[in-house]
Amino acid sequence: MSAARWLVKSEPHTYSFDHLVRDGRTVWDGVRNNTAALHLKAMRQDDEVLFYHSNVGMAVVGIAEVAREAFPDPSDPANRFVAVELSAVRALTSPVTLAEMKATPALAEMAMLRQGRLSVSPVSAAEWETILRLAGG
DNA sequence: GCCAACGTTGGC
DNA sequence: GCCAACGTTGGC
Repeated sequence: MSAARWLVKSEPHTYSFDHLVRDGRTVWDGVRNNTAALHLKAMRQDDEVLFYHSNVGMAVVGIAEVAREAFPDPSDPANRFVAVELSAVRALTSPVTLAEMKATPALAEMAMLRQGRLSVSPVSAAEWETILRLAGG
């Protein structure tokens, strides 16, 4: 069974992909949306994750992977939400911008495009390949 | 800075 | 259980 694929958003001011590369690995906490939390819970070890910079950059900039499956979010006092750990895999050769993604028919059904505010979303195998192709491999 | 799209909260 | 008010995210 092959690994699943996801996309996570982060504002580069808050936590950039470069920061993840420096850290090697990080706790992905602070998600406070039920739909996003469901996706976090569905993540499995070694699933692949696109790392998207929201607001500034507005592009997929790198690839990460799931280093630890869902556990109670240490930043949530109510203990309702979960976190995962992500580790850096590599930066994309060239970032894939939101504008490019919107202009690509093969990505029209992508969860992150259909529901803009969702901070953790699934990516199909075909969408993954399309984005990597746009990134220059 | 504005606003659309969602989620959540709380009064009833 | 409905819905108005409010808060947040994130593109523009």
